[in-house]
Amino acid sequence: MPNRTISKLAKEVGVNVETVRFYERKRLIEQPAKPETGYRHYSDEIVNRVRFIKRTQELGFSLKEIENLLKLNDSPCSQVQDLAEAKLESVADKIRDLKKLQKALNELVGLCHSNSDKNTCPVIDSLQPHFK
Amino acid sequence: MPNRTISKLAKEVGVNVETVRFYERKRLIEQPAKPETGYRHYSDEIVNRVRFIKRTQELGFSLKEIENLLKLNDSPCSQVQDLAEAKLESVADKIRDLKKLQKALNELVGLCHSNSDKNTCPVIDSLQPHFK
DNA sequence: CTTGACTCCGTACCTAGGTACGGAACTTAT
DNA sequence: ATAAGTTCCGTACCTAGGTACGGAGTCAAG
Repeated sequence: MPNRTISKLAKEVGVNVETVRFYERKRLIEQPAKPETGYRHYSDEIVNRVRFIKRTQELGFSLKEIENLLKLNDSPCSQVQDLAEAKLESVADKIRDLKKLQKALNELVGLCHSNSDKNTCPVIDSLQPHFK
Repeated sequence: MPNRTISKLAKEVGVNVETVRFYERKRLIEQPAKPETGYRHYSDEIVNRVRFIKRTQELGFSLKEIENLLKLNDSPCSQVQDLAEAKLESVADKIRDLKKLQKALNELVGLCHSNSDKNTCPVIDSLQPHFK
């Protein structure tokens, strides 16, 4: 009984109605056929898709990348493997970058802890040399 | 002898001249006073600032956040720590999520291998449950 | 002292990812 | 059955982070 209109969908996944429409325009989700009479309604599948998009976006993928991930669905396994493996690589890259960031931030905090002069914290100076 | 005009600066730090001007407009760096005659020239300090901006941007900070970091220079360590620690938390979150995605993608590839139906490969379905 | 390269400055334009608006059609509550 | 609330749809607008353009001034080489 998916009597789920666009605003119900939006509320359910926590996005703006306009965002849903934006995704439809971008063809990230398919716009449900309009019934002879009344409003469109949205399936569970679309709920999942939108959730997937938001989720994956948080993970640092652009909408364009997400579009490709989504295209993997419904395509032959051989193609899926290639793309999935490319994706895996970029995921690994991202993890590596974030770990670097973690380290840099930790060092920054560390500098703060060992700073005898509690009144000034030369962020630029301290960050700069590490990055040569 | 800083006879460093804007294009020298840009080349030195590897950004577009227009980007430098953009940062000036955004007041992320101070525009050097214009000499009575001739072109502006840019100090080492500005070189450092621009480097800092690019570097910190790579670490996932927005220009607005960087502006705050820059303002924090010369301010108590405690404030710097807060910012850095907040960022650390969100970084840790992201790493955790990406690892989940990694796992999901790996499983996906695994599914492909053992898929008897070579024609479809349900990415979203397989990815979704992991994110509940 | 002219030519070519660079600066200065304002303004326009670009991509990404949305958000807002407004009128017409449709639905729901009263 | 009428008012209030939604949907539909196109189009306009918004922020972030730049990039490009064009005319006028300046500088450096020949």
